Amino acid sequence: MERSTIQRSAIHDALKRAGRPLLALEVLELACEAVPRIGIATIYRNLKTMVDEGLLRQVVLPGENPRFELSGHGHHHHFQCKQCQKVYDIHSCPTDLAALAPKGFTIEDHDLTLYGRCKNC
Amino acid sequence: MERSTIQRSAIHDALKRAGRPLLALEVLELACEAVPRIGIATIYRNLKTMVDEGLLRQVVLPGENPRFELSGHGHHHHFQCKQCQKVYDIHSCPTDLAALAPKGFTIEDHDLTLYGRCKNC
DNA sequence: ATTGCTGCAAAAAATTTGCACGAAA
DNA sequence: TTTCGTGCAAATTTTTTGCAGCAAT
Repeated sequence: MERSTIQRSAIHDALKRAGRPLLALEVLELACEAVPRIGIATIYRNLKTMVDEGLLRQVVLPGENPRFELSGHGHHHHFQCKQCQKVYDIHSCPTDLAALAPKGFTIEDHDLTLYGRCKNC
Repeated sequence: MERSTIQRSAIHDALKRAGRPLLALEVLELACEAVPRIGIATIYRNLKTMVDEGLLRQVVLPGENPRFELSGHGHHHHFQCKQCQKVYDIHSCPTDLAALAPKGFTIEDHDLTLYGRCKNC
């Protein structure tokens, strides 16, 4: 079982407050507010554990370091603005994906990233 | 302008022969057959240049190092088998993606990765 | 009282850079 | 011949690991 440490809570809280996918170093920065002496190794160790538990989801974009977000808020996807590089959540989801599988393949899950221009750009 | 070196050709050829997305080290290994003294720095430098030129596409999956593939063979997506971890190309594409954009957002492009069980697993 | 988790520092892995030389134009 | 690209090694950057002490059960 996982112990409930203040470091673990601080990391969870950082991601919750941010409400968007964060880089490991961004998590460190936010978690430092609650636990000043927290180390980057603790960040990485907890992020990995929490991903394994299914508590977090890893969000990867080409050419960038991995980001992490809470997986609790349901299935969703991401949109990156080509202008400002910001990543937004998309809460709708395409419907016809099972049809894309070559025969013999079974689809259990999917990741979708949309790119374009956001409202402000 | 880019010069045409045997290293650059060897890298292009390695990706062509593989016919699937390769890790930087896999590119090195294949390119070594043609150019034994080729260095990993040359691989990284060329991969980056070729991505910038649009010749290659970077394929990223959560928790794994980036892979590279020729972008010449048209728009397509990827499927990773949860059992054997192999990545396959999918040549079909969902149709209703523009509808997923929140209002004010414009969609110009997208990436889709499917996960599941491949034919052999 | 146990045992897991943390902080620190060092190690490993992944990628980039400086520089002198060789090769493409 | 004039660059640009390469190989090599060293430097960065990103992530992981070893270990002694602290903290959660």
